[in-house]
Amino acid sequence: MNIREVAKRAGVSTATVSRVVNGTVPVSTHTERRVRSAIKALGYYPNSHARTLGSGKSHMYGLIISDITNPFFPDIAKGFERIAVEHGQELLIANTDYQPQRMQVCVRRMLERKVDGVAIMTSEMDQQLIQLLNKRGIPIVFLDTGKVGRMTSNIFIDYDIGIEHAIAHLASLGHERIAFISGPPTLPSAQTRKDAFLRSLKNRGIKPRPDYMKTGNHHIDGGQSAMAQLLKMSTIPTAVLASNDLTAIGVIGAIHAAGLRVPDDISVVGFDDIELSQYLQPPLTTVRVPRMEIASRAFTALYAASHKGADHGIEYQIATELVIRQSTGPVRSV
Amino acid sequence: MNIREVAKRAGVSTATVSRVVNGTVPVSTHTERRVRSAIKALGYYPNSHARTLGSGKSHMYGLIISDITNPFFPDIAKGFERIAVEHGQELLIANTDYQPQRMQVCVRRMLERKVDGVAIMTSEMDQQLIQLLNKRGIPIVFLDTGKVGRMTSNIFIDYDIGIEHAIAHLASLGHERIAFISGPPTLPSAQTRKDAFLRSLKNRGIKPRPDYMKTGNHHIDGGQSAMAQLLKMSTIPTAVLASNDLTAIGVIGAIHAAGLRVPDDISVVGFDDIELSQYLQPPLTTVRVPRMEIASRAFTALYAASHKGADHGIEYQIATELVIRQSTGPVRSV
DNA sequence: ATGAAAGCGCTAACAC
DNA sequence: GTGTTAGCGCTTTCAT
Repeated sequence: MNIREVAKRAGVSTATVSRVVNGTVPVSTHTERRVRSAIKALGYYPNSHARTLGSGKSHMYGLIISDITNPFFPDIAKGFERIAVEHGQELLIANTDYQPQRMQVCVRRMLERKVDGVAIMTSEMDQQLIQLLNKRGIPIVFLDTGKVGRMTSNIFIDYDIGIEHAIAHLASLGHERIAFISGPPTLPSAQTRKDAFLRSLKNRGIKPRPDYMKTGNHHIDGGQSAMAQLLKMSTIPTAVLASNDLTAIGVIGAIHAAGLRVPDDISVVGFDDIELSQYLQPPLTTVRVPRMEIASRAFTALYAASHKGADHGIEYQIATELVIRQSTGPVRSV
Repeated sequence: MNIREVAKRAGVSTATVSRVVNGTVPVSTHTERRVRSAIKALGYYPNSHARTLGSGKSHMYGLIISDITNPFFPDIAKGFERIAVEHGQELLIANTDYQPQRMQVCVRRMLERKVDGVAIMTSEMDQQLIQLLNKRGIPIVFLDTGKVGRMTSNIFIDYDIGIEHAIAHLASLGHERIAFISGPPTLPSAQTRKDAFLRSLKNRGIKPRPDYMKTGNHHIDGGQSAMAQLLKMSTIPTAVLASNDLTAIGVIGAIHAAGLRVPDDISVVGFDDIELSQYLQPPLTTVRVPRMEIASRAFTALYAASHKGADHGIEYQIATELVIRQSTGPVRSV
């Protein structure tokens, strides 16, 4: 079942069938009707590989993420896909599993599949690989890596503003002993969050204590063990800011496990605002990173670059905002 | 950059390049070396569309799920992809967003992309669409829909056993007023879980109370509102079994919101055992549905059908098991 | 072991 | 508005 059979049955050329299928060039209503009925009768659908091969456009964007299992990413993927489908594009997802060397496989896959653009939402990025994409003229959009150039855009997330609010919120509740549990040191965005935290503390005249800086892994267990360490200290913090919500969940778990309460004994602030956070016990105060907006901006960047030929990338700014729920409260008077 | 350039540079024919790339037919070590170095020098990588078009095999399996945002699915996707990649295959994911009519789009997409097989893990299934796949000789594997036939396998999840244990567990703690919050009525697997619940109750001589049967939506909010209704009753249940973990999370939220405690006032049992469940407060007692095993079986089914030509599908059995944590406890003596 | 060449199904010039 | 046809990049007989 291919375009030739449809053409034969409709008594037209394959080019005409292609025209009605793609709506590229006007076709007389009469032939159009004939073609459509042939298509229906034969149950014809085009072979996308042949299409891509013939036209050079795959109508597919790639999305490279670290781990589909991290709740942050499915939201992005879903949003991205929805917009893509609305624009007649499709989405190819690839995971790096947080392993830098897998990045190469992912990019290779994108190249082989001839994607029209790729959104890279992981930080396991290699400059050489970017070159590969660039050389092929494939638009790229990064999340948070800062370099904008030919065919490459960037979505800059303003962590500072959200973190600033979080610290202000905590300070207004009387907190001064504020701990921070970072993400994996190798993750630039985690580093950025951490830096923003330190900066914000200083701005407020609070001196950061190195022993209140712990390293997590952006997973629940990392938050748990980091918090467990914190709880062993002689002077435990009265509040902790986690580098993502998963970490915060682990933190809360560890606090509860130690027989303490949130926010009565310790206040906890998360980061990301995954759907779940509002349903935690207590509902999590967190810095929201608007994922739909990220997905939408990422798509726009790619779409613009691959269609309108806007060959110089642009930098998008996305703000973060503090969502106050019930995991934060006034510092307990001693 | 294509196979012809590589061939030219290596001084061989394109056929030979194809042979070394695919390792299909032995090639003299000398030419192989030449070809490989040309490939490296030119940075050549094959165009997968041309490959698919030429060979008829896409080396890609399709996975149709309801919603990538539901934590159940990313686990499946991840597991499936890992195994697929190990076997030199790739994965194409499509969402139905729980809308039956989107199923058609998904299947169409699979057809267009010429997948070598498709795993359908949603229940928005239309017999006609199956025919479409079948007619093209594309292997299918279903989750929980029961029909095994030519080229179509099924993964049967034995919900009964897990639910049976859950009820036994609850009964041993003295519970008799056990409520059930089902999933969407349109979802067969949700229906199956509900039936298993009723059957299990009867086996134990407990008469199911219709007013203890509520309908959720497999999301957190559905669990919340269903539980809220339950809490308005004059005689509230002492335990509730939710049709999935997300529902259970909502249930716990509603219970807490009402100023009651889990498990002191009400015991809660979930279903699925998503990663998060162990970290909830309290950690959730739940019926585990082994997702890795599902992913692995699904892949095996497809791989067998599309490779070894095992053209009759088979039925896989997967057991469920109760994981006892801390959301269940003895019924409070009145 | 290797090469020549015929497809695979479609798109896009180009001609009419 | 429609047909002809030359690719797109690869695989795969069929020869040799």
